[in-house]
Amino acid sequence: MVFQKRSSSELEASGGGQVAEMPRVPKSARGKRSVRKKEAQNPPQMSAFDLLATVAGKLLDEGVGSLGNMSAGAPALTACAKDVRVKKEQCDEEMKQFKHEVTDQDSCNESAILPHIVFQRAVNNARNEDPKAKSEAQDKESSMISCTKAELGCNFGVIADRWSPESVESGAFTGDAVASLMPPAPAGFHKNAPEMYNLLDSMDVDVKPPPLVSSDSTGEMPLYGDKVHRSTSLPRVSKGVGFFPVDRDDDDDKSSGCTHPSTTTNKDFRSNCTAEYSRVRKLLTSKYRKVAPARVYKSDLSYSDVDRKPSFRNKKMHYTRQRTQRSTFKRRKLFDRHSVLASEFGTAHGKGNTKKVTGRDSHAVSLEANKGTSSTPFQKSRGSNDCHVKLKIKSFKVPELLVEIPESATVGSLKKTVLEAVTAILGGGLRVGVLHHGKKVRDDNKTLIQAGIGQEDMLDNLGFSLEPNCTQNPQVQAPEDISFLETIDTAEPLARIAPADSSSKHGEVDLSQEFALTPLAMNYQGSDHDSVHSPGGVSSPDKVSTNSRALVPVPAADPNAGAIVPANKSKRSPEQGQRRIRRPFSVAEVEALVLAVEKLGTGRWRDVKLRAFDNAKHRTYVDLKDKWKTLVHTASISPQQRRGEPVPQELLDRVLAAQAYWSQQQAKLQPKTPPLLAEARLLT
DNA sequence: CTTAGGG
DNA sequence: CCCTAAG
Repeated sequence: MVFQKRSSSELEASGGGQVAEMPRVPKSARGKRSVRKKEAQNPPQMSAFDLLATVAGKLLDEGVGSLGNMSAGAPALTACAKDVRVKKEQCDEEMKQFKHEVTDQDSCNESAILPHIVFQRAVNNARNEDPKAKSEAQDKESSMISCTKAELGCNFGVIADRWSPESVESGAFTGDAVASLMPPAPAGFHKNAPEMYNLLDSMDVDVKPPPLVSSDSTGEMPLYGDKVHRSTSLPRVSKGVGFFPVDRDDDDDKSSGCTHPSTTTNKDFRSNCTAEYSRVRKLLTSKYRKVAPARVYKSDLSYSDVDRKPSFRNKKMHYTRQRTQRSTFKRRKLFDRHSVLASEFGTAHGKGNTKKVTGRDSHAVSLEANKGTSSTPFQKSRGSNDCHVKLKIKSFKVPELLVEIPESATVGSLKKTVLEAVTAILGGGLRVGVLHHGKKVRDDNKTLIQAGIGQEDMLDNLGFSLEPNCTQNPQVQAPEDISFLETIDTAEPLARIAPADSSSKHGEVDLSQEFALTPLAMNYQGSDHDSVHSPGGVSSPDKVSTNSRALVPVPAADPNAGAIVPANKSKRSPEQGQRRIRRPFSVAEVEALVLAVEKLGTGRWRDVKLRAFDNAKHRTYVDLKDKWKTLVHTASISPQQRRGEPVPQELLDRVLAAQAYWSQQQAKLQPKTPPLLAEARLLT
């Protein structure tokens, strides 16, 4: 069996840009290099495990290296796009000419571009466009976009070929984008498309610091939502004590906001935001409702676009905070909505953070063997005597990377950003999954034959996936966890291998850790992803902030959080106007609210907000007011009619009591001179 | 910007 | 949650 893998040299090897450290990737592996051809021959009897090992080895060996070389450069993508159209004959020919290196960036002949990075924006933008990538080379960005589109199309096509129809089982797919994305494809394509789409969609890498590292307790819980809460058995504050978040002035919210700690990998990457920023971002993240850094700072003019309502008139320092908060809200409202994920995870936007990469669930990289009419993923070479099967894996694609970067950023920065995103995903090591007819082959000891993988399969029904090796994080559920995979798998065959799971787990884990560390911070604050700052004491804000932009794989959408909402909803105008994601109040939040209202009354929502939810950026005083309204209503209806997370009756009773009390107080005040009698009557 | 209410 | 009228 021969695995032929070629690294894309054409990619302007990240050489151009600052290459972020790619752990596990030998430097030598980076940098531009000629197309390489690797072949490994394995007897057909080799077990699936061997196959995996082989692939994995290749990947780590050079595949990753290749990734390191990846560049967002349009040329590479273009080439890729072209690849789609490469005819089989050409491919064959190509095989023979393996050595030939694609040096011409505009050249699209080389079909062997290995690692592909799909920019999420491409998905969005490509939807209604022709997959053909025209190299609008001059404009790097546009070029990149178009190329990406092409690439997408290409990959989809490949995927289609790769995965059998049955592999698509789930319905999660929104499909809206697929059809358009896909180039005219053979039947079955659509069927498969969904998976691919999901896969792609499922991955967002957020540059922000991983919650895990960042001790920021304020990671937004909503994203992982209640689930996290419950799953982690977070301690709930039963009494008012400890409920109120400590007012921390270091609140990230602050205008400076630049102190977001970023935890990991990333180096400081701060580019100045430019007016163009929003535009770029839109392009990049159009798919998400909220991409925006939840925290944009008022000082951040770059977001001007976003702030349609320049309402940030900073007043007295005193109010700075409040204002900021408001600003934040506004921004969120206008801008953030587009990228729920990003903001939710929100972390490292830090200082003028301009670059963001969001990765969602799938850490896994889907590896696809290209094949099919246009390109030949696996080249079966029977030439040789025996039963060796030869297959060529043309590319490993990162499911989806959302990259956000200001236009003012340099190309090098872009490269670096992408690299970081990829690194974050792959840094932990890779695992390879084998898909046969869309189903994951889990038994590593089976021989290919036993697994039913025949020659034909090599060509048509075999797929590979790259999965992040999450062993690093003990808490993270290992991808190996079949059961877990199973769960998700059902829905997304492709994804199954994928990381989405693991990543989501990541998120949960992370949160739990944080909570564990900072029980007090657990309250609603905890749910504030926006806040990057670490909650009292737990975090080490700045240390991280230095490395702004750690890439953080964003956990898969949390069902509870509902945050990740249909990123796919293409319908919505990506621009703004998205409704904020719904974030049910947790019991803890309710309690805090009740407590505050008991103390302050029902007409001082701003104060309530400040007092009890100052750290929960996503809760505006209006939200609190509304919540109170619903609480009062909830308290007045029968428990059977209540929905959502049940609120302890005790709290509801307090709600009614407080409501009654304050209503009365208000009534008293209303009539300038509340007659004692009236009062007495009421009390009665 | 806050409140208060309706949607 | 959103939107808006009022203050």
